[in-house]
Amino acid sequence: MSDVAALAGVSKMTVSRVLAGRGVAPATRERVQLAIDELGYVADAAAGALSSGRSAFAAVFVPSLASSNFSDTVRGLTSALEPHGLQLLIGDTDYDLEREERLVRSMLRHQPRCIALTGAQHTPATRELLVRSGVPVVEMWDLPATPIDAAVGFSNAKAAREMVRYLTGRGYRRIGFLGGASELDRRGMERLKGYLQEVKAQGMGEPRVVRLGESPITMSHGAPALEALLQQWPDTDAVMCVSDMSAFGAIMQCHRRGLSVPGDIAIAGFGNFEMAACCSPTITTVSVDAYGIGTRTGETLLAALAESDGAARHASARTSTRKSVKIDYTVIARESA
Amino acid sequence: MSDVAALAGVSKMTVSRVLAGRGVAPATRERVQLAIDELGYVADAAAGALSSGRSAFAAVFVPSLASSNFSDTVRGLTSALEPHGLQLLIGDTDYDLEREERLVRSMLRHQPRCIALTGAQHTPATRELLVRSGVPVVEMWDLPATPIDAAVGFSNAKAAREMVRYLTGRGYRRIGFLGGASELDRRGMERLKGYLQEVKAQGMGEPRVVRLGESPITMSHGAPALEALLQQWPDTDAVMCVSDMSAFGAIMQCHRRGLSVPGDIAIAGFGNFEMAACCSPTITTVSVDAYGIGTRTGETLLAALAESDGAARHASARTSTRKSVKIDYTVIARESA
DNA sequence: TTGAAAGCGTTACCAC
DNA sequence: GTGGTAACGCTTTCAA
Repeated sequence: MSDVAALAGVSKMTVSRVLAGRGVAPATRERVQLAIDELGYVADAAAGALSSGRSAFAAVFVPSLASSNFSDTVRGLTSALEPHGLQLLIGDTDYDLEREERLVRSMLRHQPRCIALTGAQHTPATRELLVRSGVPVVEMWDLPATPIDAAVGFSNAKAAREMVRYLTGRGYRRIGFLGGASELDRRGMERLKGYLQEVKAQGMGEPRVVRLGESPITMSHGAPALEALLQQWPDTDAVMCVSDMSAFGAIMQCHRRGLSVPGDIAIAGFGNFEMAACCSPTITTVSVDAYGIGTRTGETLLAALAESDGAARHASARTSTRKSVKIDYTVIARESA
Repeated sequence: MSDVAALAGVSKMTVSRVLAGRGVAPATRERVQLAIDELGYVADAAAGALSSGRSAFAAVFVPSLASSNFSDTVRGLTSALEPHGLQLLIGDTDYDLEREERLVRSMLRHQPRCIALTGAQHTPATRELLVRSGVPVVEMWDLPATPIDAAVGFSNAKAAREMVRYLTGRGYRRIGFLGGASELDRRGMERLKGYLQEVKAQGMGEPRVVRLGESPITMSHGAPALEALLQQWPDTDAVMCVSDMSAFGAIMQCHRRGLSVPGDIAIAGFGNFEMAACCSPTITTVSVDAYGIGTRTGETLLAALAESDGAARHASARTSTRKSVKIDYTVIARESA
């Protein structure tokens, strides 16, 4: 920066102002810009962060980057935050709360301006770290009973109940559920809960649940899960899957067995992945705007940042937003159920 | 840090050493650790980076986080770099070289220790920025004629030729190609090039190419692309798709039309996505180890870092690795072709 | 094994 | 509109 200042015949402060886009005389600004280009100068973000006391980072934690659900959410977040000069620090927790805690701990070293994480469940230490960090926090993809700060999501249980009601509305009464075996996928567990609640509420008798494979259940688990279901309850007339992935696997297995979908058995998914609209038959599913969860989360965080800036200026106390943004979902009726 | 030092009755330097895991007497170390825990102290990475002159960031640029190909590569990179304390800064270029340039420019402000990017094509300014940055650079997913520094990838054209040879080996002679319409997906263009080369080499007559939809072609373009192909060349006996995504769309369209795959028409994909093994029929494809590209890239970068550390210690000149790592691929014969 | 001082490259703050 | 100075919170370096 000194070099640039010298070449332009100004002080470092003026260079700093040019870079920040503050009030500088047009002529001066141009000279400085020329010097910057000539030297190929790139300002050091670390120095800026240290000096100003504010980084340009936002941290986000997702269970998996491999799921299009969460990569869409990350893209949405990026689209909301990048225009404000925030660089995303992405942590892939691999559905592991301990790993989430380690990642949060290491991310906090970078002093992120705000934090987004997935789900309502975290280790006590994670919660403590987040609260102590003093930055805006949004939990996504769920509506926690006791949010850390704000939340952007929906009730996975209610959404699942709606799908069961859709199926019963189409006349299906012997409805099975396919999901993952482990408890790690909290959203999946909520959907199972919703299924069980609705089956009970409608007096549909014994629930027909198959849980197979690590959570979240993958495409390839769909086939064996369907087999297990049909073996235990051969008269099943509809299957609700924890995600479109497993629904797809189940449908492909029906092809192999020569079962017609939905003629012999109806199959529904969850998430409205790209494949659901493309598969033959097209898959009936619950549509959730994953990208929108990202953008809404970004907006919520930006609002909290703006507010805390204002608060700082007015020397008032730190504001806690504690807002819950409810995300819409809809059952999309397609061919498979 | 001063607070921690005061509470532990030591100097800041000792606290710093404890955090860095350097030589500190066990008793002292324990006292300091206690103070850290008590105060919930989190070291500031920006200050550390500024002071030491080295950040803990690695930058990676991918065309899209939505593609499982690239998210797998990112996961592989993470697995290689995270254990070395490097935090990934991920840039989603959206297949846009101008956007890549902007992202590189803004990433460089964070002084990444090393950089990975996708493909061989970049704007001149991007190349210049990367070279001037002086940090190790790896280009992934391709083998550039003139790499910026090092490369980890394979020849998409050769891989495509191998698939054509596989198909002709199975007796197919009237082979079509489905791909995206735009030039942005360089890897896709290379695959098309390979197809054209092999069709010519084997004297198979007029190439049967359908290019449809933005690149990279999605699942939903597979169906209309197949229709267009069959309309123009009704006697086509095999279709090679630029990716498993479009192959899937094409296969589903065959289901709808009552065409048997591969009985009436064979269909092959590229990439060995999860769905390829799960679809009915299972999809013949070219398997590429996307995750491995990430880990190999990480290892290449780490080696370059270690070397440049050594070089610094020996006061020798900056080393340029200029290594090309060739990634294996194989045609996986499955049911669809 | 530990400590003191000097700086890293920027921005906040206050003069001019 | 511009410049000087003092931090920001660490690590490097050197000395004890």
